[in-house]
Amino acid sequence: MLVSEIMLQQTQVDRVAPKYQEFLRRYPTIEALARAPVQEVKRVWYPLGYNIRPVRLHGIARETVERYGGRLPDDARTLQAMKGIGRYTAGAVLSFAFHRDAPILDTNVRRLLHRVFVGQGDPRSHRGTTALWALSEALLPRGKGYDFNQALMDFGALVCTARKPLCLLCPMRTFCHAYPWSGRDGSGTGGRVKAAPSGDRDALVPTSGAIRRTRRARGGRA
DNA sequence: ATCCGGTAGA
DNA sequence: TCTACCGGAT
Repeated sequence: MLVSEIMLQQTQVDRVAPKYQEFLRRYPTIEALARAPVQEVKRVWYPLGYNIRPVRLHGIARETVERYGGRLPDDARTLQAMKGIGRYTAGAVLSFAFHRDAPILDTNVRRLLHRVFVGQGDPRSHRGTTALWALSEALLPRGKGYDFNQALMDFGALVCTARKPLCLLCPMRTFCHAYPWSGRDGSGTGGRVKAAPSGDRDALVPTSGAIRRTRRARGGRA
């Protein structure tokens, strides 16, 4: 039941992983989750934050059982109509649970695409968001939504990190619009991203930083 | 003490 | 377009 995974995507994996296990052990099926008391679900959820999420997740489980025969809808509109599922989560469900070619855009992917293909401006402005969603969709190789999106997220989490991106390990270094020596921002800031009002500047050079968090919690199954 | 983040609702 | 939500990491 990828529903759990869905909801755990705005919290760091390190923190989610153990709870994810516990959650699936306790609610092996969407039916099990649906018939559980919402209060209990909230308790099991703790101490992951945003405690409206378990309530919504429970609601999604119930709706799925009642209206869709216990099978999560594989349609973006239907998915997004459910409280707790936004555009990103819908895309994640479609690509990761149903292996469909649906675009995703979370902060990791947003940062990655913005750096490589844009390099300036605020990735979180309305314009930026629109453009980056379009990019995410345009780049998606047909038939490879699952792998491509997975790679996008892993790369953003492991290499193109927010604080100290490992540019020296990055194969896109030579044409990345945010890479200082790519000759695109000409600012010669010596190792710093040109402008990033959103605050994702900081050293661009690898600093033996730890490679920790990824979001590998998926095992697949709908 | 500050920053970070999908979604919903205002 | 902006904010509340909730904990952990920095």
